[in-house]
Amino acid sequence: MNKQKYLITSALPYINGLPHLGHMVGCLLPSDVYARFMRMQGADVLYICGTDEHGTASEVAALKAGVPVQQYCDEFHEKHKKTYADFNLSFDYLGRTSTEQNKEITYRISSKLMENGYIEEKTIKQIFSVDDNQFLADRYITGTCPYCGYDKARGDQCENCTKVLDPTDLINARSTISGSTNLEVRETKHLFLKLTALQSELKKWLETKEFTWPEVAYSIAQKWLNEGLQPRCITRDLKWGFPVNKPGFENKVFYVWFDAPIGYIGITKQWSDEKPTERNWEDWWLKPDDVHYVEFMGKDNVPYHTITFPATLMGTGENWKLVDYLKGMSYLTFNGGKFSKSEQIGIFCDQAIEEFPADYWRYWLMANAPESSDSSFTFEGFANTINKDLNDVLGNFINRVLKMTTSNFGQQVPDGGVAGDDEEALYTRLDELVGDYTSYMKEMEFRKALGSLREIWVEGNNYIARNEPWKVVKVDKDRAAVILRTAINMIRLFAILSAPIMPDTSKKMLQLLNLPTDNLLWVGASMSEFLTLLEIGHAFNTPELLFSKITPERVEELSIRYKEKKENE
RNA sequence: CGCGGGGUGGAGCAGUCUGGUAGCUCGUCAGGCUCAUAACCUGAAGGUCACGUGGUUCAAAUCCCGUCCCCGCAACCA
Repeated sequence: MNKQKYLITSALPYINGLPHLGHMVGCLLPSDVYARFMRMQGADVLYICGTDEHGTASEVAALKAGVPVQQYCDEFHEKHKKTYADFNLSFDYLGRTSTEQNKEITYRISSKLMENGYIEEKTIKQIFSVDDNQFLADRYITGTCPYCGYDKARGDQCENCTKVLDPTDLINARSTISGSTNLEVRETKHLFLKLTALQSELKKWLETKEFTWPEVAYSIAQKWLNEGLQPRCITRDLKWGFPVNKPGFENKVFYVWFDAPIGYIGITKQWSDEKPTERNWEDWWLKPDDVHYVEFMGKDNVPYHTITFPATLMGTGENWKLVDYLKGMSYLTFNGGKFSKSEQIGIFCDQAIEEFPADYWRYWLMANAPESSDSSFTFEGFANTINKDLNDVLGNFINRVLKMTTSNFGQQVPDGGVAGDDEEALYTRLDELVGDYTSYMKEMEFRKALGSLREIWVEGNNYIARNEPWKVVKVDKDRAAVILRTAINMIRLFAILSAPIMPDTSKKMLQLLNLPTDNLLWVGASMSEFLTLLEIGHAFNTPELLFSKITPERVEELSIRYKEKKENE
């Protein structure tokens, strides 16, 4: 029997600067947790991510940094890679959208769309900056708002009075890139994807997702359909991107949002090309019935993944794999406001990892994931959760059990006695809780899943408190052996259940118990079997503290330090 | 009347689709325990579920209507 194939993708982080905790919780981390969980379930998982590199934003960033855009992307790709490794993200492949592979797939898809009549040409008017020698996107034009007088209004919208603007409305319009006011309106020809022609097919497909997708994902998609789709421009007057493969358009490139989602496929091909004899990207993308495809993204990405990308694939007439389940996440806010890459507000992933171990962040972010609505980050809340859940409940349980065992029975799984009624009750309760936790993980209900995980830990402390082994050991050593033996087995249980969320901590726990740490499998057996697996006399190591508390002083210091904007990169 | 999401004890959230005595975690207070990282366990206080003392109903946090507030998006920003 072949294992079920699971294709898992995280929205591709934009290359410009490093991601912040909002990006981490919005797509990168939940996709990693799910990928790890599914691997432990025995599924054949392919987990794909990469950097999204094309477009004006990276051109501008490179210009500011004073390096060629290719070099800028090369450097930042490596920085992204390091950060994700620091967070223990277990991508099977972290690729890029600017590769030959992605170009090949992009051309294949765009050619098909042209052949099938889903592409049309239109001439539009756009602002051209003479000094920059390029067309400017509306948001790269700054000027004074004609309505409120705000002098930094953007060509698409005034951030001060929120009025939607046309760049020609601006007074003293200038290029955001160079500051030049030498702007003129020019005509330019572009390609548009005829979404209108694909509307009914899209609608039919989306309707099948109504009761399975998260509210935030389905409602956003539905909103776009209900408003009626319009042709969407898929080319740009830029240099950095894939040149359009159509005569007369050689000086233009595909729009970043056209080739970015195609990047999932291009990156899969990058992965496949590294070991062509063992891997075949087509098995994952062109055999829809063999694969279950799950996408993770923040809500801002939803329209592109529910409307434009599926429409793009449908329009080819080929049998591309479309997303089966879309996990759309809301936003994490920072002290009530929003994280901002452009404003450098919030905590960025490279900073986060310098402050605390990855598992602290991973646990907190998943326990507070913005699933049904936005959720907010504060250092106070962060410290509360880490101190209570990880340090006091989980960490202390492991420490008290191993120390008590060591002082009474030596550093090994104690011998003596047999499980009794209280153990039976524990098995029953844990079977139930582990079942809940597993279901929530399968359903990607992460907050609820972590609630169950925490309950499981608490159940460990409960069992100890109820049975008072420190008293029992003085009168009935066999009984104490049973209690502690069961508790040590629970540490193994906790390690396995925590592995998708906190891989480092899980590994440490298993190492404490002298158990293998690779290729872990999920709990299959019932607790009556699972909690009696460790052999009598199996040696464990001297316990070390897995977590340490975050002091109020530290919280205050961090709150002050991160209130200010980040100085530079 | 642009669109979507949200407004539930001090904080963070679940419950709303499928009406039926308001639930979880943290915090607070009290008690227990003393093996363990002053950790663990138990119990209690605290909410008329944004507002209209609106409509439907035997019954509304839940359905309907109206208003206010917060967050995000608004198709040339990733």
